[in-house]
Amino acid sequence: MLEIAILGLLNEQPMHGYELRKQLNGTLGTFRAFSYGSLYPTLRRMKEQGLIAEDESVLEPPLGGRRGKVVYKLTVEGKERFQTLLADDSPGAYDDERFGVRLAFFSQTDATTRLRILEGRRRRVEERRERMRTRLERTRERLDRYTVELQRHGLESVEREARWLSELIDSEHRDRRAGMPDEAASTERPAELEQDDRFSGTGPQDSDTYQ
Amino acid sequence: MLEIAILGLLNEQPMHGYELRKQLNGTLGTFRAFSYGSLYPTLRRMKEQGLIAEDESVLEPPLGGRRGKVVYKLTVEGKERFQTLLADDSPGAYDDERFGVRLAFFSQTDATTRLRILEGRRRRVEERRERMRTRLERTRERLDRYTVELQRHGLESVEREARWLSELIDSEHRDRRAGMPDEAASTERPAELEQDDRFSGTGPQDSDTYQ
DNA sequence: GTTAGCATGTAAGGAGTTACATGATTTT
DNA sequence: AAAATCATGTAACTCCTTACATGCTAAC
Repeated sequence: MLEIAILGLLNEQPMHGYELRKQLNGTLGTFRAFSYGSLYPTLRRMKEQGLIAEDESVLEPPLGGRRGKVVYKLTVEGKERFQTLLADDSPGAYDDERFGVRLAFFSQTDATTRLRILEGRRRRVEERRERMRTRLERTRERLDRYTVELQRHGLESVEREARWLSELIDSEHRDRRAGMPDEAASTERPAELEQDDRFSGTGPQDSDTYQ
Repeated sequence: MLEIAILGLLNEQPMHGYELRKQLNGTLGTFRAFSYGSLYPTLRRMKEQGLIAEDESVLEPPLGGRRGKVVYKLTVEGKERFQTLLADDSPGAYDDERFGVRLAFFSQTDATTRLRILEGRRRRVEERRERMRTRLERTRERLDRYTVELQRHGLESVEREARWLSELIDSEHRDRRAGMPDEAASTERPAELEQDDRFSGTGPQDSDTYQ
């Protein structure tokens, strides 16, 4: 989870740890937050594995041997790894969180992969919807109102997600027919954008005293 | 998480581990599944802590020293612990999952606690909604369409939840005025119900090869 | 000059999963 | 008699959090 998110962000632009965490808790933060206690060890591990490297070109003068900012960039292996993870089709690749992260970096994937992921996710969500429908019908009048409400609200949520996915899929098909065969269909973001603002929000959703 | 769910189920009826897990993955399974690898160790820990005990009245004849079913029931301490957890008001008690579990056992709480929990959750959800709105407005046209879609869908989800919570809260207020001051407002489930069917669904949402 | 935010890390631990191991009972 | 499902458990591991520790830099 953290790994793919880091790869996705660094694939757009080199960054240091602190900034990564800020961006992470913006985009993904809507449904996921990470702490430094997992971020830095993960960066170290990824560096050891050769997925990322220090970006010497942005090297702040390390004046006096001080510990300065460490800006990371993707290596070639890192870029390959990112594409592999994005294209992953194993069961479990369509979990709520895994799907969310992949969607957040969708514009960095080709149209074929996008379509495959969206359809895989839709299949998953539809199965869940059917199971929930069946259960709710079977058990409705035997359950207390709170359990019914919980299940009803849950069911409506997956129904909404299924519709939403279908719209995204339709829109992918339209783009294809309209002749953008396999490159990113996303609106490119203007170049003069200050990156800092892109994702960063008000912070993590739950704890306000992360560190 | 697992602890409160176990307490909630055992508070309704004594049960053995295997059945607990089945029921767990029905009600809660909509948003959460547990494996035996966490269930049994947790049961042992809870027994050591005196929260649950073996229900001797249902003792299957352990013929020949065989390992038979172990039916657990709540102790007095377990019942107290359950009420404490349900009434918990600390930050973090209103997380997605924690709230979900509490709601699933709502009919076992008094009206005052129910209202407090619902309002706490609503506050949390509304804060999140506002943060998401602000971010989406600020960043809308600079983001690629997938990120925008992800955030838009997320925003609509929390908007829906906020409305849903408000309806539940209104309904609690109505019940109060209608003179059911503090006992469970839930429709009591008929006595002849086979418990087994209450929650149990088709199984866990993701992996099909749990064990 | 002090508070807030930038920046990087470590140590301990929590809450679960996966994979394995074992055997009884029920259904086909 | 084979297959499914019931039933209980352990060992290793994953992935993350919390709390702590340290110091720099900008703003008020």
